[in-house]
Amino acid sequence: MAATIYDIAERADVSTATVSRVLNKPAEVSETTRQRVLDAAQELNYQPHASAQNLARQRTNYIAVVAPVVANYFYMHVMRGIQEVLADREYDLMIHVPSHPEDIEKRLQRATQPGRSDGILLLSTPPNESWAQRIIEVGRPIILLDAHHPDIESIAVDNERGGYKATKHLIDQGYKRIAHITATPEPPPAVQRRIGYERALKKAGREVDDRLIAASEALPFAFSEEGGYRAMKQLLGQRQRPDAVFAASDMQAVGALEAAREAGLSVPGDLAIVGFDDTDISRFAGLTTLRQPAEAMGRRAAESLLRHIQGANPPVSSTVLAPQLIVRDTCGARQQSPNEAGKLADAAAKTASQNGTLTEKQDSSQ
Amino acid sequence: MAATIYDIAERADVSTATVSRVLNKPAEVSETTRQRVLDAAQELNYQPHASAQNLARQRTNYIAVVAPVVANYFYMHVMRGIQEVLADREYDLMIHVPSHPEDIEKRLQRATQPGRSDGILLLSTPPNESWAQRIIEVGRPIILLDAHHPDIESIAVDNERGGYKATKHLIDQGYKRIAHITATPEPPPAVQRRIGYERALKKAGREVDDRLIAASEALPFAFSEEGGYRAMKQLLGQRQRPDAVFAASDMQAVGALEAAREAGLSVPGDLAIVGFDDTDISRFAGLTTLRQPAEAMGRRAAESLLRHIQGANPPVSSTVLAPQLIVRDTCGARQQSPNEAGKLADAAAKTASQNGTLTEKQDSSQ
DNA sequence: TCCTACTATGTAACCGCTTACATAATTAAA
DNA sequence: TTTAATTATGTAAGCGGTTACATAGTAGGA
Repeated sequence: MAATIYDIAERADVSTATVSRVLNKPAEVSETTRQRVLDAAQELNYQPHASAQNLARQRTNYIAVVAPVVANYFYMHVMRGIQEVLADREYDLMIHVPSHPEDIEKRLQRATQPGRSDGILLLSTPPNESWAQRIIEVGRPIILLDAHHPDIESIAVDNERGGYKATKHLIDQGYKRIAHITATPEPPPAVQRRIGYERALKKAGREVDDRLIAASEALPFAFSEEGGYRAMKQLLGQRQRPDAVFAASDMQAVGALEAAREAGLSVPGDLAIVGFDDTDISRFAGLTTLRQPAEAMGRRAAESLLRHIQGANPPVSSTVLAPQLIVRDTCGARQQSPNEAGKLADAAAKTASQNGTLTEKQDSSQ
Repeated sequence: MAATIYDIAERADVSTATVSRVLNKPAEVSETTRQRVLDAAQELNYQPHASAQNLARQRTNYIAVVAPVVANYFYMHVMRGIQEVLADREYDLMIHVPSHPEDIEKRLQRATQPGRSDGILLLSTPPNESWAQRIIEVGRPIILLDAHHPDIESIAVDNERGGYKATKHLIDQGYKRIAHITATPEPPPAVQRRIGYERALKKAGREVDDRLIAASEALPFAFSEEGGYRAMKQLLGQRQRPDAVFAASDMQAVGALEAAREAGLSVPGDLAIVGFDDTDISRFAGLTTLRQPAEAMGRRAAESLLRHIQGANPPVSSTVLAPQLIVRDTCGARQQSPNEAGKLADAAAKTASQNGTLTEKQDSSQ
C-alpha cells in the first residue's frame, strides 16, 4: 500500500498538518522537524495522492482539451503548442474525444464536471446557445480554438477571409470554373470558408453555381481525405468539369488530388487545387494552401487559459488571425518551376528557409 | 456553487447515502424515493465531483499515456487506436509528454502517483531496471508499446527484423553501398533497427562500414525530418557516397529525400531510400518503408490494459508484430511505373485498395 | 521579571462521495 | 398473530489530503 501523510506523521512523530506544511509551505516549519519529516517521507517513498489533493485543494491542475477527433494533423500541431506551454507549469493534459461526432457534447459535459479540470480548450466546436449558457454558468475557464462565440474567449483563423483569398487567388490565375469542396454536415469553419469562396466569386462578377459545390459526408471527421476524394469524383463526373477547386481542408485537397490523378488529369494543368490548413502533408503534396499557425494558436490559447485560471479576468476577446496564402505547385502560379521535383524541392526549400533563405511565396497582406 | 449530494439529500429529504445509491445502484432504492432524488438532482443540475469520486472509489477511470513527444505521426495513430477503445468505456485519457527528452522519467513518475490513473501506456520508452522495479512495486497496470522489458507486458514491432528486411530488400535490388541513418542518442527501437541492418549486410557477406552509418542529434525527438536531412547531408559529403540508405524512421527518410533532391540526386536512380513506420506522409512521399500497424497496436495495448485494470492477471507477455515491407517508389523495385506521378498514383492506388483492388506490393512473409 | 508578539505545532473540520453496518419498516412464513 | 427474512434507509467512518483556528513555547521589550 502506498504511504500516506499519516504514515509520515507517525514516523516523524508530528501531526499530519505539519507533514502537509513541510510538503507545501516548508518555510513555515522549523528546520529540524522539516528534516525529520522529509526523511520519513523519503524512507516511505511517499508520493502524494493526486485525487485527495485535488479534492482538498479544489483544484486539479488538469487542462482538458475537447476535440472532434484525435488523429488529425492540425490538432496534432495545436496540441504540441498547448503541451509546450503546460509542460513547465505542472499542468497535465486530458484529452476528450468523442467516439461519434454527435457525442462531442457528452464529452464537453464530462469535461465541465466539477473536479475534472481547471480549464478547457474547446477545438473547432462553437457551442450552441444552451451550451454557451451552461459553460458560462459553470464558470470554468474555457477558450475556443478554431471557433467563435460572442461571449466566450476564442482564437481562430479568419476562415471567411481564407476562403476569399483562396478563391481570389484562383480567379487571379485565370481559372474559369472554380469549384469548392466542403462537407456534410458542414462544420462551422467550413461554412465560413464557403462564404469566403462565394464572396470572392461575386466580387469578381461571377455567379455561384451550386453544382460546383460538392459536399461529401465523411465520418468520423468531415475534413478527411476520403471525403475530398469522393467530392472530387462527383465534381469530375459532371458534363462541364471545373478547372480549379478550393477544398475546405488540406486533407480533402489531397483526396481531390488523388481523384484528379486517377482521372488522368494533370495538376495544375488540367485542374488547379487549393487547400486549407498547411500541415506537413501539404508541403509534401506541393499543395497551395492557406496556412493556419496551429502550434502558435495552441500556445496562445493555452497561455490565455492559464491566465484565466490564475485569476485574471480580462474582458471576453476574440483573436482572429489572418490565414496566409502559401503558394506551391497545385495552383499554377509557379509555372516557373514546373519540374516534377517541385514537391520535394519545396520541402527542401522549407528546410532552407529555416536557414534564412525564404523561397515560399507568402501573401502577408492583411 | 455546484450542487453536491448534500444539497440533493436535503431537497429530497433523504440521506446522502440514499442519494449516492440512487446514482450508483438504483436497484437498491425504492421507486418513489428514487424518483424524488432524481428530480432533485435534475432541478439542481447536479454533476458529480470527479475528484471526490476518484478519492472515495480509489479509482480514477483515467488512463495515462506517456510518450516522448506529442507531434508525431506514429503516436497520433497509436493514440487513435487507444482512444477508440477507451471512448465507449468511460475512461478518460491523460497525456504526459516531457518538455525535454530527459524529463520523461519525471513524467512517468508523475503518472505513477497514486490517484492519477488506473493504468499507464508507456510509448517507446523501455524502463531501466530501477524504473521497472518501481513500476512493478507500485502495482499499477502498465503496458509498453514500441518497447520491451522482460517483466512488463509489451507490444511492439520486431524492429530488428524490420531493419533486416529493409536492408535485405535494398541488397536484393542490387545496391552496393547501403548506408543507414540513425540518431544520437540512439533510441532503443533505433538500436534494434540498426542491428537488423548490420545482420543483413553480414549475411550477404558484406562488411559493416561505420562511415556509412550516420547519426545526427535531433531534439526534441530523434526520429525527425531535420535529423534525417542532416544525416543524409553528412553521408553525401563523403568521397564515396552511398547508393542506398535505410533510415530508421519515415520522417528521417523524408529528410533524406530532401537532402538528396537538394544535392541534385534522383531517387531511386541515384539513391534508393527505405524508411520505417509507414505513416500517411510516407504514402505521399512514395516512400518504400516498413509498416508498423500503429492504430492496431494502440487498440491492442489499450484493450489489454483495461483487462489488467479489471483484474485479469495474465502472465507477462510480449507481443511482437512483424513489420511489413511496403514497396513504393524510393527503392527502385517499381521501375515499371517510373513516371513522376508515382507518388500520388500510389496514394490513389491505396484508396482503390480499400475497394478491394490491392496494388501495393506487400511482403507478408514471416 | 512580566507582558507581548511571534513562531512552531497540533486539533479538527472540511473537500464531496462511497459503503459497511445498524436500524426501521415491510413482507412472508409458520 | 408472532417471528424470521427481506427490503429500504440512515449513521457514520472512511478516502488522503489542506487549512482555519487554537495553543504552547520562545524571544524581545519595557
